[in-house]
Amino acid sequence: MIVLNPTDSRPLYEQITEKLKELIIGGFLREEDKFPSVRELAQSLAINPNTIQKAYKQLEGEGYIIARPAKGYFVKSVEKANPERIEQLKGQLSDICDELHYLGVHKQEITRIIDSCYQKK
Amino acid sequence: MIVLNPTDSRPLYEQITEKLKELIIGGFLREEDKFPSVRELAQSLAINPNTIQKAYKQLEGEGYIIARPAKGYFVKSVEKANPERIEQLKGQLSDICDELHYLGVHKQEITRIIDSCYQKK
Amino acid sequence: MIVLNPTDSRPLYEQITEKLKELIIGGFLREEDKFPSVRELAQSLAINPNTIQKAYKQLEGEGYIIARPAKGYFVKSVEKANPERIEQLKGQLSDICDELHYLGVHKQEITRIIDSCYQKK
Amino acid sequence: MIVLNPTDSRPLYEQITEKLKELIIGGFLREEDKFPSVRELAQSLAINPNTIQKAYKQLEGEGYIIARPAKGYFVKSVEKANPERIEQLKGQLSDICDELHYLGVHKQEITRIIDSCYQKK
DNA sequence: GTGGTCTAGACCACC
DNA sequence: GTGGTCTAGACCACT
Repeated sequence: MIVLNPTDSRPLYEQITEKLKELIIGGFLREEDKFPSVRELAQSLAINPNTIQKAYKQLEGEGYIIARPAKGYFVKSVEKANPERIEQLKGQLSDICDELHYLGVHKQEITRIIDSCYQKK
Repeated sequence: MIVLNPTDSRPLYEQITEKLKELIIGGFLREEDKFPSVRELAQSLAINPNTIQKAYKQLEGEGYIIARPAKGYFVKSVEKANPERIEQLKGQLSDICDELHYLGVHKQEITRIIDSCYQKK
Repeated sequence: MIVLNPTDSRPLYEQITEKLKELIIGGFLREEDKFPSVRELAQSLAINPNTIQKAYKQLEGEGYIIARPAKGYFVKSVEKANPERIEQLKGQLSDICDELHYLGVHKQEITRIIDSCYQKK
Repeated sequence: MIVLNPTDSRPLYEQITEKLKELIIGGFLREEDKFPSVRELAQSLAINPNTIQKAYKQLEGEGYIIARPAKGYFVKSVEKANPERIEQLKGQLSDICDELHYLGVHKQEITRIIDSCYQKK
């Protein structure tokens, strides 16, 4: 399910967060799907449960999953996703665009990238 | 001129880098304009000169400014900027778009943000 | 392993960078080999850890090694090295050749040096 | 005769050294040609005489010019040039070749650069 | 007075 | 234990 790259320079919990988010965004995990338990995933990846816990907490903070005590973590409905996360992303988008604009990249090239994102599925 | 947030999780030097870059991108500092000296800015922000030095060095590495020993730091010509930086930004842009797409944000709203960036000046 | 020359005009961190790079280029340290930790090398050279940190960061910037926090510094794959470094070296090569040419050194002698470099391994 | 670039990041004396060396290597100043006096050149470049003095001393150290007290600085005969300089350059050449070799650059590309140097004049 | 280097020693995040 | 950040204060080269 998840393959960690021990040669990556990023912390483990961040790699896990990213991989799990990709699974959700890519549609491989849908609304209400259950995540493996912290202990289970920790064992299958042969790492410390604390690291998994941290990854799950981060995803929960960004509004992608929800913890149901004594049941586990579940994919949250997109509609109920964290609205702050959208605003955060929009801000980042704006900053990146400003910088690309300053660096002389044409608007046409930006829209080309966006088009390719929105044609993926 | 610059306001630091000591409760921010990002390191001080990175906050400074970001703020200074905004000044350049926003056009408030133009080519060949001089930056405050390392000691001067350190004093006005009440932090250690080494931290300013590190922030300036990062901006220099990204191709935005240049150090002239015994003279100061100056805004670099855009043409001489680091080309790798552009590729890095394009990758980030693509990731953000994917996530916004998943979160149900319409392409129309993305292009609106981009348009506003490219109309600023 | 490394011998520093405190009377050298070049900064300590640069001498260290050079020596370590020679170890990589010479094939004594191969891909994924671990470097001594910042503190360890600092102690064995009897200098400040910050100076080692700076040397390692420079090597990382040139694409020769990679930092993995909480793990250490490791030799990077050659393929992922910094392409700008090659252009920089070519320019230096050209300058040196011009000067050797003026000083009356024959092309034959230059090619002899190059041959010996390319026969090392 | 010489144009200084105040926007260059290198110290002035080094720019001057380089420019003068280029004039010698390029054949514009030949054996026994006299250099402008320290004061004269300092005035024409509108900089401190100490800076010129430092540049001349460096060229003298590398064996390109010779000081004749009360007469001035003169271009030295190539045959009498500093033999240590040649060895120094050969060492640098060897180091650069080793690094280019490690980075995967083919010998053919190196010899191409050398050929172009030796065809200049 | 400017940037560049270096030291000594501290605290934090990650594993 | 590892690397990463930050402070306080020092000295040097260059203009």
